[in-house]
Amino acid sequence: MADDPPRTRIQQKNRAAILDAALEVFSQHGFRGATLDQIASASGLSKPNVLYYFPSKEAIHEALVGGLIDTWVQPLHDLDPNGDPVEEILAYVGRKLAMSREMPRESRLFANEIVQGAPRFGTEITGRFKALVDEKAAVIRDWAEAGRLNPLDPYHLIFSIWATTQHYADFDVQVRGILAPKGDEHFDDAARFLAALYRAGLTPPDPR
Amino acid sequence: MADDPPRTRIQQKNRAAILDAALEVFSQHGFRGATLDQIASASGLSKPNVLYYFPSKEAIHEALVGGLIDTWVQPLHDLDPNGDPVEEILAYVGRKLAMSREMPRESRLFANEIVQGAPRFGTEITGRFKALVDEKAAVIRDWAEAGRLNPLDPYHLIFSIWATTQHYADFDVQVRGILAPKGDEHFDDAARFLAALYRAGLTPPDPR
DNA sequence: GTCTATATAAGGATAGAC
DNA sequence: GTCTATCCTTATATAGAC
Repeated sequence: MADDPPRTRIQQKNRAAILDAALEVFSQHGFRGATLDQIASASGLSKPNVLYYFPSKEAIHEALVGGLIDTWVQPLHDLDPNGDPVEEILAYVGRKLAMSREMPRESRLFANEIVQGAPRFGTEITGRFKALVDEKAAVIRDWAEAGRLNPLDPYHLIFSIWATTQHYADFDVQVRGILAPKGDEHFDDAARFLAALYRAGLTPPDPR
Repeated sequence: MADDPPRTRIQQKNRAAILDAALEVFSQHGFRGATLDQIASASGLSKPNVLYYFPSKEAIHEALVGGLIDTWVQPLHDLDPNGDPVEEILAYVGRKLAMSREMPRESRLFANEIVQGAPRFGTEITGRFKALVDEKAAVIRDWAEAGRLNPLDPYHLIFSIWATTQHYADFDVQVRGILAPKGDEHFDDAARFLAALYRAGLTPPDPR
């Protein structure tokens, strides 16, 4: 997974340019829809030159996904079992929504892959990904059992948070087609909405 | 939009077989990733024979999308302004989740298209689609202003319902990778979770 | 390291026999 | 209506000069 880093500055710069261009192209067109021509022209290099840095189109895609997956699960990783349950989950929602705002291309890269059955994800989902979700779901379950959280299925809670937050990146054209925002203001409205929805859903019933 | 229906039984049968095969292939691989070879072999016809019924790959895709879009928005269309606000919205959530369970290929067909920027959707989104959403958002806003619903942004409420329900179709491999259900039982858990979340979020604060 | 030229394969679409 | 054979474009990847 961790290749030897390239030696010269030029190599680093070109590799980075290729990966940035590839993120743009793969996230917009999917793996199959993306062409090396598009990646080459977006990176400012010639097509054979791109293939000098990466052996194949698939290798570029792998390098992208491999480099991003850790970033992608970081918000869930940061869910603190020692924090206040409702506030911790609301903060998680906030981090995920911020990622949709700041890294929409990465979100669509993953979405493209998963919608199409994750043919290039190998054991990532059932491996460390599932392990992290299981761990955090157990934390949420314990919170609920201690009466500090309205008892909700922790797995479906996590799914709903992924769905609602990633929606603003993955279905961006639909959201913008309906709201017609000038810039990113609608993310602030989304943040308020999601905070209100999840606060109401998560706050445990008052035992009095 | 409404082509003349084919005349003979054989034509109807073959057209239907092609559209069903195309739904399977387009939803799994996206427009670009799908090939006429795959569609032909899945429909049991030869490639030229497929092109006898439809003039091009794009025409097959158009016929599919055009035929499905009305079905797709029906659940929102059925939201009744004269019903009980909370129950109406919960019923809408239920209808959308049922569609993800029963029509996952259709959901992924749309998801593929929208994630990639809806290049073949034309004015559907900003046209009648947006008009319907605007209409129903106004209904929800009125309910909230009458104090019959916890005041939440109606647009983001609708987005969240789309996101949470379609997630079970669009991200099916991820959901199954984490839950490892034998069949569709997890949809019942999802239904219970979403009902609880939205009931808590939508019920207006008791004015006493 | 980067380019031009090209090999090779896949895929959309058509021609024409039956 | 359906098939075989084929055209032609696009796209991945490589060869080899510079």
